[in-house]
Amino acid sequence: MSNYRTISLDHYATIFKALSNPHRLQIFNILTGCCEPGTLCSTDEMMSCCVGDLDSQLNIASSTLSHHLKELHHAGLIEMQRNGKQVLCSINPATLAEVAALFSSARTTQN
Amino acid sequence: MSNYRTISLDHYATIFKALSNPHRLQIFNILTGCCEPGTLCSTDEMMSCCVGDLDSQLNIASSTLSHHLKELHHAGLIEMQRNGKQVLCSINPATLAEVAALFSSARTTQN
DNA sequence: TCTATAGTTCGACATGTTTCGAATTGTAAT
DNA sequence: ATTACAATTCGAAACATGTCGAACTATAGA
Repeated sequence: MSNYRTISLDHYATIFKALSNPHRLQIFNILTGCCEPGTLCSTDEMMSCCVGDLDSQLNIASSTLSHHLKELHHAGLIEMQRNGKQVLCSINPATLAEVAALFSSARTTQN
Repeated sequence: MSNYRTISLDHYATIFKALSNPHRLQIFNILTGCCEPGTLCSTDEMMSCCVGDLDSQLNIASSTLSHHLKELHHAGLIEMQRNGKQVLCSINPATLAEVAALFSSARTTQN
C-alpha cells in the first residue's frame, strides 16, 4: 500500500464498497471467470454474461440485480454494453489492475 | 480471481466491507505505512500506532474510532495488543497477503 | 487509595443500503 | 401495430451503518 496516493483513498473505498456486498462480489466473481477480461462474451459462445444469465444464477429479483450492476459500474469495476435485447457485462480490467497493484505494493512492504 | 474458492466469497465480502469505509481505509493505510507488517511499533520509535495516535489523525470521536478498529479486527485485517495504558495496532499480514493473492490471480487471467 | 490517562461500551439518532413488486423503457419479431 | 422478451426505474419497507456524548473499565503513577 505504498503508492496508493496516485489515486485517492476515497476512490478505493468506493471500489471496496462495491465489492463488500455478497451478491455484488458473486457477480464480480462470475464475470472474472466468464470472459476474457476487456472483452464481451458473444452470445453464441458457451459462456455468456448478459444480465439474464446473471439473473439465473443469483436468486434475487431482477430489479435488485439491476441495482447491483449499476453500483459495480459506477465503481468502475464492470462495463456494460447493449447488444440487441440483451445487455452484456464484463470486467473492467483497468480497475482490476488498479486494485491488484494496490495490494501487491502493500505486500512487497513485507519481509 | 481463479483460486478464490479456497476461502468463501462471504469471507472476502467481509474484508471488503471493512475496507469500504473511508475512515477505516485511512486507518488501514496509516497502519500499512507505520510498522513492519506483523510487528507492533514500540512507543519509543518514531512511528507508533497506538489508538491515540490514530485518534489524533482522524477527526472522529474516539468511540467511533474504537468501533472502526473493532470492525477491522473482526475482519482479520488488524491485530491489537495492549501495552500498559496503550493499545497498539498493527496490520495482519496474513489477511493482506490473502487479498493480494486474490487480485493478483485475477490479474494473471488477463492477456 | 486517589487521580489522571487511554480505550471501550452503551444508547440514541440520522443516514444509507438492500430488497421487492409494479410500472416503464428499449428492442426484435410476428 | 401488436406482442413478447430483456432490462431498468420507481417507491416503499426493512434493515444496517456511522456517528456522537456519556458512562464505564483498565492501567500507571503520585
